[in-house]
Amino acid sequence: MARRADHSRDELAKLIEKTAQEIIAVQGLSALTTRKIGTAVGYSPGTIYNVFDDLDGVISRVNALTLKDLSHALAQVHLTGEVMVDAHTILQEYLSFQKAHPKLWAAVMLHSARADLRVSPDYASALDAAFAQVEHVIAPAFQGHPENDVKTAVRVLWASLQGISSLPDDAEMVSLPGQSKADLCANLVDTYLQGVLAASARRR
Amino acid sequence: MARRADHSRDELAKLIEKTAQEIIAVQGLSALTTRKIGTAVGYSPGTIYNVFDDLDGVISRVNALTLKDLSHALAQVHLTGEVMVDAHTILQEYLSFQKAHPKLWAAVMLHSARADLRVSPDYASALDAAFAQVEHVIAPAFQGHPENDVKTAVRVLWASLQGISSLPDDAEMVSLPGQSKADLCANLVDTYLQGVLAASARRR
DNA sequence: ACCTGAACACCGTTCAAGT
DNA sequence: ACCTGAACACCGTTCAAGT
Repeated sequence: MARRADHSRDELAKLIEKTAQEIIAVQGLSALTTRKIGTAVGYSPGTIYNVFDDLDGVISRVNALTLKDLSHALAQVHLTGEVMVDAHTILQEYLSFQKAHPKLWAAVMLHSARADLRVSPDYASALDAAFAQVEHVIAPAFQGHPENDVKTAVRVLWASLQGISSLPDDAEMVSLPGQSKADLCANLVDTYLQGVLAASARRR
Repeated sequence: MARRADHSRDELAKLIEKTAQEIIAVQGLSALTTRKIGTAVGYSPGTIYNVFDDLDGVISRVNALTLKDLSHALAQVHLTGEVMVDAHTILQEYLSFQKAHPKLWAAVMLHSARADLRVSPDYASALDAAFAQVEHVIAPAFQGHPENDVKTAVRVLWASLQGISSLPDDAEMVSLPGQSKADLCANLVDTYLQGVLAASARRR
């Protein structure tokens, strides 16, 4: 059998991506299998390997899409120019994106923790776009700092927020009564930026 | 077959733990299978289920051991009473433990990110012990702060360091020239604690 | 050129059967 | 009571064979 060409190569790629995204969003990354994708798109599992290198390639692609969505969401926030206020605003946007797409986001976090997963060009550029948003917001706090400090800070905060966000919701760790992961994230951003501002003050 | 009792239940548990630890340490968590453990300990895979609930139970146990080892290592550091110095010292100890046992540590990090994994009592107590070490070190920075602030800070820093540490070594993210993950960790701890100290100063 | 579906080499987990 | 090993219900990936 073969040569159905119900779909062009590109159509098929998009179909697989969309299907994989839905499976991850609803059932989680661990439920994503080539057989399940195959059934859902109406092709045999083998066909996926015609369009993607392997399952990890599909996952990479879905994560790139998720990251791009986040980046767009972050670009929408209204900024005041007051660093602490704006940092808070963009953090809230980040947290509500996570809350809206918990399983897609969990897949992204697992991705950044796995050395063996390829970083596709569009994954990298989506990440850069997200970094640029944050950099723009917190840059005012870095007046008088060496040029690279703000870039370093974005990366430190980004990875740190991943660490806090990936805690289980009911974690023993977070169990100080009445404290949510969102509180810990806010504490991190606040205290870190206060540290940056303190360093600026000392320079003057 | 059956009723060999070459080992008591406890001996068998220890044997399985030790074997699983070695497999994870050398080949990584994803290489740990019940069949492989079975072969290594000289029992059938089914026997593991006589001693542990399932493979996740074995993983939990190995992670508890790893956490206990870290906690012991942290307890060995020499403290000066100078917060910024001591925080730096204990961070270095944490980082060198990670470097010494990268795959065991990666398994612990994956554990804290997975909501579905059981937290055994000895895992929880090992984590508490590690937290207590860090709390003791950074407590002096929290003079005049509400009582819970230092506990919150330990948890924020812990999760944040997990986030940074779990970045792949060659990550795009960290690729600011000449910057290692250790540098990002140091930046986090320094800046965060400066933020805490700035808040203390403002209170006076 | 594209697609299938069987095959290969695995998994975790269960459980009847044996001692 | 303890242990085995076959069985069940899965995996990702490859590839000869078909159109």
